[in-house]
Amino acid sequence: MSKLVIPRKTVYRLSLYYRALARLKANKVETVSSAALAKAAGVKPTQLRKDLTYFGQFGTRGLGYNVLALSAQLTEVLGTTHLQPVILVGAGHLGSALLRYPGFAKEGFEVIAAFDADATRKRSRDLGVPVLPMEEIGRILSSQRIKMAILTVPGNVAQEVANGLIEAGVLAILNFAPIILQVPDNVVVNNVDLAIELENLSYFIQ
Amino acid sequence: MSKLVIPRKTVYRLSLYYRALARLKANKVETVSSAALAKAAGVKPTQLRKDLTYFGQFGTRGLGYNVLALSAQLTEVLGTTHLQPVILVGAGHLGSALLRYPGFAKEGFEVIAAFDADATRKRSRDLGVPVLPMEEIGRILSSQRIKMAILTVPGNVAQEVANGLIEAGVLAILNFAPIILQVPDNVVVNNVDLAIELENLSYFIQ
DNA sequence: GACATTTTGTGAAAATAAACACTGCGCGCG
DNA sequence: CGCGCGCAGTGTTTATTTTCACAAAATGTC
Repeated sequence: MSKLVIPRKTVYRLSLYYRALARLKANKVETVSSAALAKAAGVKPTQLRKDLTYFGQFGTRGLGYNVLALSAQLTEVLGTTHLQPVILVGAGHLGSALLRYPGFAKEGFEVIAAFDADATRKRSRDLGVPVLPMEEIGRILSSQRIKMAILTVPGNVAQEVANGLIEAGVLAILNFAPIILQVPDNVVVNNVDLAIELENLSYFIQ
Repeated sequence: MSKLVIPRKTVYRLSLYYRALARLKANKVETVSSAALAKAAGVKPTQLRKDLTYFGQFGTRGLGYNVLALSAQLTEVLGTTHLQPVILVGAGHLGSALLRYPGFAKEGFEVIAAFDADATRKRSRDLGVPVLPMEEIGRILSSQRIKMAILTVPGNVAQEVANGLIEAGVLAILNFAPIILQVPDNVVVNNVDLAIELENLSYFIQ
């Protein structure tokens, strides 16, 4: 199954569908039409159907989609069937908050360790995972086959830290630093830039 | 100047350019070529040039762009010339972390108040702004002409809270709840869904 | 002051993404 | 048991976005 043919945007929307399905599941809904699911995901029904055909046919004409079955298929495609270990680098305000954010675990990600330039800094609460000094990154990563990292360090050191992560074998980075990381082709980066999101909003309400 | 003709994606990239320019400014760089600026923003040079032509001509052929002038132009277009007041709703882990995040103020946004269902909850530190009960939202908003809100409440109440915000006059919402908000056409929503970003990354490293 | 060099600006082409329009399957009702 | 309705699947069209290719402009050099 060559997944290279699925457009990036489609993959992103699959996650939205998956989320919406999870809510339907929680409400014991058994089947859902493309129209209803599309609305919950904020897209057009035709787009939803097109997205799904990239990897198979799952609906029943005249009836809709079986919530459980489709949800399972999406899990399969998205590769979230098993728990994915992640590390977090930069345990400042934002990093600490993310460590306590329950959403990651709920979606199948386990933050197994955090790293910080000042690992001994007094933190207001227990963060649930050990906070280790940066120097330990290489050792932990090589011993555990971690492929993903959440980067919440200040912008001025982000590139440098990212370089270290990549050298240690990290293949995917969720970057919160307000800077575009320069990385090799085999490394994937998703940027979350809160100030830019606000700025973007402000443009559209002028 | 009809700004409706500028594509949404272009507007988003303008913010990236603006960021990159800010760094150049800090380094006392006076001019920059489209190639260099594009690299810093993670786009192709032709795209950068095309983006800029949507609202004017700012470069000097053979030389490049004047960092200060272009930066000022972008500020103008993006509407971030003056401080924009914002409220934050949901002062849990994530919300509290965002209140202490210095990036907003740096980009011209001032969080003037926070709201929470449990305004008296003991919080580990002073958050820099008052945390008020939800019921106060209407009063504060009507007295201060706030148009933007950051929404960091749990998913199961997000839609309801958003409805209240919209009724109180909010026109733009930065939504961190893992749900697609249903809003009227005149309201803009940007979603930041951390779990989805991770999920998306994990797909591309399979 | 002409010429080589650099780099922007932009119409045209290509690629990508979204929407439409229609086919036909399957369920349920009569 | 067959007929009609509802809704998924999909080839085609349209719209949007990105990239290309090249002309035009400014700079600096000799």
